[in-house]
Amino acid sequence: MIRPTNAELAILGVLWQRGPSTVRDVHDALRAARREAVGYTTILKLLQIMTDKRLVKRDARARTNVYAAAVSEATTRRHLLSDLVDRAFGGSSLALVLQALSSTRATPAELEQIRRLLDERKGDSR
Amino acid sequence: MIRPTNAELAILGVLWQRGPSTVRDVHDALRAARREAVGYTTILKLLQIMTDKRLVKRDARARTNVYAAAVSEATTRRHLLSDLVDRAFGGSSLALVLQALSSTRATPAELEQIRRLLDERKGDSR
DNA sequence: TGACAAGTACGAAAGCCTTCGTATTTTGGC
DNA sequence: GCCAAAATACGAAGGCTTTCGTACTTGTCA
Repeated sequence: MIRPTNAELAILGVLWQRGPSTVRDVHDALRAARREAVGYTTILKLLQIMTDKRLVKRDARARTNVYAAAVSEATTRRHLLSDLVDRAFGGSSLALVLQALSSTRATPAELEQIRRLLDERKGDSR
Repeated sequence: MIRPTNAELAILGVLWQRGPSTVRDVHDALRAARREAVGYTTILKLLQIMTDKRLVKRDARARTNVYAAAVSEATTRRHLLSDLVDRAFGGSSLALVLQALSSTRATPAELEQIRRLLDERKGDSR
């Protein structure tokens, strides 16, 4: 099961965006993006834990290790979404979609984008 | 911020479905619905904690207290959803909706339901 | 009225997440 | 070859969630 915690998601976010990165890369990226930064060794520790959990892969050939996401963004999002569906929407994806749609701020262009996706899926029960 | 934990959500689920309930009611309902049950005092403790957090309201007039959800299902779902949007979808509700739509198993009738909702919101940027 | 059943209160333990400090290792340059 | 700088390893603390045992309270009814 792929269900990264909050801090793990933040790190994965960096890896998805930057590609394979060192601890320092991740640390710097997060410091740039956040109000208050977290210690260098915190990032290191998290990456070690994430390596154990197989959320990232570590390339230790060089002295300075390079970490890469081992799970894709899309897959992770899918898992988190399905987890939420189970926990809070009685297992109904439809309920989640409807709720999301009705409380989201969408521009006409975005609504159109959704409509196109619906069209593609017309009559397809995948 | 309304962000019930897992166990809390399970209890809220019972309260939303049954209405105001005693500890025993909740305990029985969960035992019926679950593979393996949790102790009576666990439910009691959780309800006490949830009372502190203002997730439920306690009516202590009778000897046997009656608990009622203090947050609505829709509101809770909205909060959880927006939390997930922030944590995993870069703040984009649209991304979440698209992801949910593309990985959900929807029947044509359900797709139609979504389409109707879209029609209602046409040109409305709420 | 007194004992028992049912309810409530509360402390504590186990497990996870996040954080960091400290110790150890490595390496590049002088 | 040696040292300082940078990196890694590791333990541990604090906080939160979930669980439960035990102690205390209260009402009922024989």
